Amino acid sequence: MKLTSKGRYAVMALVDLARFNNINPVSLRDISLRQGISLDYLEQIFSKLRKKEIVQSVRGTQGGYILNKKTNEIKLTNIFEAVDEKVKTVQCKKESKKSCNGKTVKCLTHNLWDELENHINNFFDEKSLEDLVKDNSERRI
Amino acid sequence: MKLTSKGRYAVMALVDLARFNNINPVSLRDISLRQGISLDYLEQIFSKLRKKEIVQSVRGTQGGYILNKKTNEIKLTNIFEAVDEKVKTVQCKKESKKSCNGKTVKCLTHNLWDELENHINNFFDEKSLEDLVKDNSERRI
DNA sequence: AGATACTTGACTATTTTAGTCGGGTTTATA
DNA sequence: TATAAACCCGACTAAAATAGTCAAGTATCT
Ligand code: FES
Ligand code: FES
Repeated sequence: MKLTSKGRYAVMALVDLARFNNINPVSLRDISLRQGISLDYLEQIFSKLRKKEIVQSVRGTQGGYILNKKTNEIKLTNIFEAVDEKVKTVQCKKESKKSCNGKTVKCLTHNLWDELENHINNFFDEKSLEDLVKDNSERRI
Repeated sequence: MKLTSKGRYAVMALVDLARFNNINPVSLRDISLRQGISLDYLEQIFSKLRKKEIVQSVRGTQGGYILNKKTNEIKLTNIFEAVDEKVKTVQCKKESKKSCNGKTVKCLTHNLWDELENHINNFFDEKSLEDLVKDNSERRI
């Protein structure tokens, strides 16, 4: 089970944004430099974050992005959902009564994977951007 | 975050094995048929499980595999470790003081990913094969 | 006008996954 | 003792996913 860079970067970038969000929009260029994430890749990521209304964009010189919600209202779940980083413990569709391999009954371990998925998602439901910013409150960069 | 088939199959197959483990060794062919997993792939998986002493093999006709430990002594953690299904929330090395992108300080979200990794591993540490067999005790197949 | 910065879509190299394949060796049993 | 069932082992590969890159815009401030 690996967390992808896309998901990791999205959270990293938003924490960075949240910390410098005070008055002015934050440019992706700045985030890119501070966090060492490719600018082009960040653009892809923020395009998705904007579409899900997690951030707002400000175009033109001195532009950038600003948060569209309070930091305590943005959970990891929301971020991951926005960038299509989803927890998948099984191949088969949730709704379908069938199992992965086409049998009519779900596999022996099906409950287990559901539990696991819930377990992980609980973590994401509880953590907010606010928590993450606080964790770094005494950090300079 | 996706669980790979290899990890899922390993657990599935061991639950199957544990249920039919009573007296005789269980052949991979049987597991393959019951669980709908490719025989060749199962062989790879069981080779690893044997090397980590989770199962024992019995060669020749009527051969197969048997569990090498009590079901309550086999945790998901042990299984996943054996087949190299590991939880990885970061790219960077644990020991190294450096961050992923080569900077000298760990990234803003580093603690978070450590927490996440622990959260998931806790789940794997607690679940044993015994638990999984019990979950299916009233099932016929 | 020029620079900065967001916007969009297509493209691609690399890595990982999920197997497959071919050739063994061992052992029970007919 | 021949045969078949089963484990054993290493190499190979097609497909998918990942982690970007690249090109060509558009909007806005100074
Ligand atoms: S994982 Fe698909 S049937 Fe259980
Ligand atoms: S994830 Fe590598 S430095 Fe934090």
